[in-house]
Amino acid sequence: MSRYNVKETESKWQAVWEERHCFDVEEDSSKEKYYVLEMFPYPSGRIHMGHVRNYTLGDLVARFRRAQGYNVLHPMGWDAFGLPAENAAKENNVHPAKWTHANIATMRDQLKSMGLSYDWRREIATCDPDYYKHEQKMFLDFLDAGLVYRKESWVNWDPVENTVLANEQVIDGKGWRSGAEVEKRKLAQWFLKITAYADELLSAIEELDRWPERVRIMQHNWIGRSEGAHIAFDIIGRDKPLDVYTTRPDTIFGASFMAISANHPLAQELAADNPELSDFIGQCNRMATSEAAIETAEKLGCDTGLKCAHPVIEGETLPIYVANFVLMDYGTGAIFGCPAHDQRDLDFARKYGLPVTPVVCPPDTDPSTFEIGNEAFVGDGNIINSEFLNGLSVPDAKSKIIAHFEGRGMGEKQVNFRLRDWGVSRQRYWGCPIPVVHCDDCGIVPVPAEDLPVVLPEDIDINVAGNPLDKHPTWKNVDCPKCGKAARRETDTFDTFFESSWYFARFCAPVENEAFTRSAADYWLPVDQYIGGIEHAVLHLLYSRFFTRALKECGYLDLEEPFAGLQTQGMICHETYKSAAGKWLLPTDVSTGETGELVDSTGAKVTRGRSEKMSKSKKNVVDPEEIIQTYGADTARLFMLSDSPPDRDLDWTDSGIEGAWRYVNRLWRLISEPPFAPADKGASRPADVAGSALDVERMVHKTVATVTADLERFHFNKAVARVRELSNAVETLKETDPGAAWVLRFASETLAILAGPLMPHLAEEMWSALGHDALIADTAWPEADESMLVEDTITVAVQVNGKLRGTLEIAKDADKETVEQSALMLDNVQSFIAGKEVRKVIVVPNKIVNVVI
RNA sequence: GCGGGUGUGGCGGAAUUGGUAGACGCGCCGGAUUCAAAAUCCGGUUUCCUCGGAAGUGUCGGUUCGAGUCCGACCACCCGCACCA
Repeated sequence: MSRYNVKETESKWQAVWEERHCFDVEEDSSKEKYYVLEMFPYPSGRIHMGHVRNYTLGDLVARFRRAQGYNVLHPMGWDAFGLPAENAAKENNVHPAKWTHANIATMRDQLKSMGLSYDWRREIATCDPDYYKHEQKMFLDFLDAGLVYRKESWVNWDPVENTVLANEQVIDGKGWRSGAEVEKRKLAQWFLKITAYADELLSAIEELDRWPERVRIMQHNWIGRSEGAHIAFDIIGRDKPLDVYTTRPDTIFGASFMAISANHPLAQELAADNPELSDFIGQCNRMATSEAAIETAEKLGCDTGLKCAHPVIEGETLPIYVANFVLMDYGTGAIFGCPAHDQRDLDFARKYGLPVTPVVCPPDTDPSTFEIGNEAFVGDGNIINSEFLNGLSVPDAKSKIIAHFEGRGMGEKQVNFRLRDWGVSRQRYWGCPIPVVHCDDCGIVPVPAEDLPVVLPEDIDINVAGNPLDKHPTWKNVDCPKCGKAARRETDTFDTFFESSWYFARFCAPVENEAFTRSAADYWLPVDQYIGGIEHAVLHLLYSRFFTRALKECGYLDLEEPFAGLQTQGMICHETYKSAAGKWLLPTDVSTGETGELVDSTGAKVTRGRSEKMSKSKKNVVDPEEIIQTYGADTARLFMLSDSPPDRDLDWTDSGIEGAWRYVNRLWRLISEPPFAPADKGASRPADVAGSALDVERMVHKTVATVTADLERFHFNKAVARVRELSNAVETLKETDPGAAWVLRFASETLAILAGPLMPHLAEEMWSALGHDALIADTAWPEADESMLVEDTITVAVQVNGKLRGTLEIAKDADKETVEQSALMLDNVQSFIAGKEVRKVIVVPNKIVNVVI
């Protein structure tokens, strides 16, 4: 029995594809284009299973669309700037650039061993000055277009390392390396005006009909358009009012306090001569900056002693607190608290003994007995305890109270967005330098276009406290481009989302002097199918959508939406293992002992944990390279595509990969050792095809039709199942049935073509073994013969009172009476209806008969 | 906390518009082949059962001739929350 020589075969076909430049593409206006893009990887060192899944999905689409006759662009590159390179630099004393390039080299080899159909000529690395110089130019153009501004913003500050920490570097409020209590600090930073496009980014979601609904909902919620009111509250004893944004002006009669952010200018001002308040603000500034941390922290406040006049209740006042749950970045950084109808306000009021007055009464509830317990009522209802608003619904009350305030000049209707402007400044070395100069006389001066790129210095000490660029002895010293006096470079670098916001355009034409050529971008964009992780559902995708619009405004492109189709993929999971000592163990260190239980290399018992997302920290990882070495890329691909649909999590199991491996061999055997001799290549269909041969021939057509539909709809697991069914059926072919030899060849060739996008190396090998000189990669996708799909008899289910009691083989489209009569004649049906009155018979043509008694 | 998602045999998952629940695979059981094993092939495999059936798609309730699918309430787990990418 010949076993499939996977290593030899796979490298052979990879070499052939490369020699023949199969996947190099150019613009060709005579062909319909199709741009397939997988989210490019961060070069972290080695590829992981998530990459294998992502790139398998993309490669399948690319090869499938190519076979369908599209001009397919399928590129690959590296999202090469980022924090891990700096961490590696500190830990291993290796330069971030060197580390990154070494990783790219390793990962490129690994990807090539997967046989992916990329046009490698278009490869890019974002840390390359040839890449980032273009985005420096874009930034300057955005600056000209008024899409960039500078403002103070809060960051996590590690007082020991003198550096800004990412949220992931803050653990329980402490710096991950220093262990020092993290503070918030204000820094002047660069922002992109994504909010200028808030309305458009929101409304255009409607048209993204090939995006997953959940991603659209997430983006919708992220932008968070709300309609509410801006209200000015008079502060007693002060001239300047306190401005508040609220989405619930209807609850104004239930207000019992005011709350402002610790970062609100008023709080800052009052803290100057109020030590207690100053302490409290300090405490707020030690809280983590993430929204999750703020929302889940205990609601705390500090009374400022100031009071506002209640805007609608004469003579009543509202105490002003500084509170830790009020965000300076949302609305005006100040709220009025209505505890009865907002959970956070209620928690706060209960803690500080503030009044809780319900002003919205739930439907069908008696207002006189309605009380608020520990849960705020946030639903619709009738307004109560609110003078001129009483009896109105929530929406009606909103309109009326806004009109009331507008009439008195105290407030107005306002639309607000949750979306904040995009802060792009990072105090890090391994990123794209922001191309501006700070001059004492001229202020901020853009670096002239002809002086770009501003290149990162190579001689850098990554171990200094603070921003390495800022601490570099010479790099930042530069003459002001405007006045020529000594000035300083901006030492912040871009957020790495900056690079990934336009790389899809760069792939269209990675030329020297431009970000991309306009004609290439016009031809290839938008990306027809984008594929990547759900974790990018909001930020990366939203930034790219914004960036595309900004590029359009600056004349780079004529496009709003970069990604016409989006497919998100689930995570790869694996069982976890723990030793008796409670340490995580690699799957490769765990085996089954003699008694059938799991043991480690020393024979000690191992505890099996549930399947979780593969992660280095839990060691539940399987190295793709080992899998590809052992079983080959096709087997790894097949496993990735079988069973789980792309958007669901996938459990990696040894038995699963073994099963895929068995199928690869089985399919190969079907060709290399056919059950009997197939007809000659190119033989025409004999007139007489019957018995098992006819059944299989029909099935080939049916499989082509369903697999094509499944691949178009990303139902890859179903496509694999259909292909398996066909190969199972081929094994039932009887040599003696008329036309069997011809059907065997027809089915074998079709299997090879259908396997093309799934297992490309094996498909080529099958095709070659079937006597073909051309490549599967250059072979057109088959079309099913409609006439072969029509069945003449149908199985109809027969139910009595909704329970299955039998089935009926009957001519397709038989008339209702015939079907009904035949169904009632069934023995089992007869026995169930015996002695009872048939009240009704429901006949659904070609589907079901339900007898109701 | 807010937002999003998922839940079907021992396991991963199938099931156009409400119409035969469990396709395909994994695992397991039995058999063939083999000196033996591996590999391979064939058959079986939701559960219970008095072998006629009965129950069954996270839980509870509803709509319907008929619900995995539609509606309401709930439970569990997972993901995101703006400096990880």
